[in-house]
Amino acid sequence: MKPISRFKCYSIILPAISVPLSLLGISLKRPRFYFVAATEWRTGPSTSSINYLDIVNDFTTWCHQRDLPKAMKALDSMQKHRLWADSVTYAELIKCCISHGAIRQGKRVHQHVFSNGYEPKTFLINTLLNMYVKFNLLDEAQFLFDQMLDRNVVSWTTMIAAYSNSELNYKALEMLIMMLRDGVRPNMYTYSSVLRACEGFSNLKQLHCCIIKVGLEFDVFVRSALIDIYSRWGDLQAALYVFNEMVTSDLVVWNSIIGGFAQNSDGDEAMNLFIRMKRSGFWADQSTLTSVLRACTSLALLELGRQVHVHVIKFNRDLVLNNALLDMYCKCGSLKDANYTFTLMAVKDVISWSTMIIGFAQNGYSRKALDLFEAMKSSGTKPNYITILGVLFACSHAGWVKDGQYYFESMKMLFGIDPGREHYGCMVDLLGRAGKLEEAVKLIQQMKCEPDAVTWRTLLGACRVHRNMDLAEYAAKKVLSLDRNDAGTYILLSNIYANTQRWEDVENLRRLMRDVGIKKEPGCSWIEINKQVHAFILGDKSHPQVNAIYGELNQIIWRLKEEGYVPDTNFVLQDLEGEQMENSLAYHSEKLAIVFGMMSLPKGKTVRIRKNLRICGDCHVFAKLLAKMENRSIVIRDPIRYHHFQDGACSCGDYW
DNA sequence: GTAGGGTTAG
Repeated sequence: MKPISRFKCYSIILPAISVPLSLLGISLKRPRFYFVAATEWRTGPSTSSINYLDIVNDFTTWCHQRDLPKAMKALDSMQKHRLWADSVTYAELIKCCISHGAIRQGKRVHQHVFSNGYEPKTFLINTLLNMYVKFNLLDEAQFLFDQMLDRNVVSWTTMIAAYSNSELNYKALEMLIMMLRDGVRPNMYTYSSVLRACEGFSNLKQLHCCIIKVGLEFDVFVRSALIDIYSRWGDLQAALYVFNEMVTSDLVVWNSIIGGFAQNSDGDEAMNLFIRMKRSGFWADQSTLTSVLRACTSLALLELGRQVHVHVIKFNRDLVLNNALLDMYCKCGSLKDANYTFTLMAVKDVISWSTMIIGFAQNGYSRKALDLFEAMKSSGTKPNYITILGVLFACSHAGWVKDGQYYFESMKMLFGIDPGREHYGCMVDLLGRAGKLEEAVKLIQQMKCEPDAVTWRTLLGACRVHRNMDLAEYAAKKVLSLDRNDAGTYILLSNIYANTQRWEDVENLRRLMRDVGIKKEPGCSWIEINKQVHAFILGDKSHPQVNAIYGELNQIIWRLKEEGYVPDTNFVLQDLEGEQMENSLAYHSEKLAIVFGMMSLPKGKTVRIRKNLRICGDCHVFAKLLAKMENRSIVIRDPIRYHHFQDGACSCGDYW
């Protein structure tokens, strides 16, 4: 766009120019006259060589062309000669400052539009408010807001959205109340912004009622915000209700509901909704695909994830989507694909690096995880809280005590990150696994934050491995004092008592379990065959091929026993004896799933299992020997980490 | 004319 000619300039800027009210003594409501007055006043009867029209014309042109350096230079001239342009021109300049991240220049515009007693319109002050919000200068925004004489719904909504997005929820809700007291009615913009600031169901329901009362529930922005907040609070039924009420829909509302289920670990429903969305004629965008990948990740659906990958290529430059893809491959145990994706990513952020480091660590490749951490530092990307957790996890799962201690002790100094509860947890795990139980207890005592049930459960796990029953009893009691519903800990404590013939304690504990209503989560394993998911639980007989699976499993156990397999009954957490004990091990869900996988997948194809509980020692031995006997890779993902079984060995090095 | 919704790592 060329600078506009002086002639055209006249016709364009005529209605827009204004000069200070105090200087003209004319009402600001009729700007058309100011220009004439200003020009006459500026040029005056004398023979001034300054052409004020050119100055304003110049400024207006550069603002509308979004040429920041030239516009700022022109602004200096405007200021010097006490000239003002129209509000839209300033708004353009402010937008330009926002897009360039030009804080200093933005403040300069602010100063100019308020100089010499000039009172900008509410519209223009709102634009300045938005600028401070976009620069994350909320104090400046609030200061300007407080000075406003005439605040409209946009002014209030800008501030509410600012606090809501900064998770200053209390401030956002407080502003809403002040807005109502001021007699300004919230609109769909206000509600869609303030919903995420809800601090609980009670104020969420109140806001929802207000929205229905004023008839704003049909706005798609409000609807997607409602779905999102109900999902965040874990009320997926309410989210689905709001979703199903939808008459016209748009893609974001679909994304909200799919994302809601994907984030709440209900991958099944997320996938169902995705299929419904496609049948309704919508095309997935990067946000949809990110949520779908998350669902694949939680369900460990590698084959489906690969299909989604085909669609991801269309949005190849989307960092968030690429990170989700990377995580999917890591969590599905396909490190080769993950590494390939990671290498191809043109832009990587701290989440990309952390995902890959954690992926290596969880899959048993601790050396690679630490090498990648070094590469990350060389690349100039700063590690954060979660990256360090991944590094400590790599050390603890490899038994590298010294490395772990080095990273833990130097994290504050090297990376400026204070160790949090989870970092202490990793260190308790590291020391505990390595048999340094006393040191682990000492570390818990030194924690700057209060240890929680997870911390004590970590110590309990180490006590069990190293058979320190006294400390195990102490740790178990600590766990139950913080989480009285932890079924696993009750059973473990009961076993400790049983092993030491403390039958009275066993009975008391079981009575307590009955009173509290403890139910042990049944072990469940899943396997994906031809994009169909098959689920198995202990002793499960519901599968259509049940007889063939049990027959094959019995045969395999018999053949493995000939090779020297001895079932390890130390891991049975039930009150069983002898053969019964062995049988309860024989039909663990992962064994059923592995055998079904071997029966269903082509020869040589990796058997991939996902399970909800940690793998037991017996199933671990079983999988190692079976992988060797059948010359087949088996990958099992438990809630904490992965086991890649090949040639009679596991990637965890039997250390989990 | 200025303000609003959905997506990634522990």
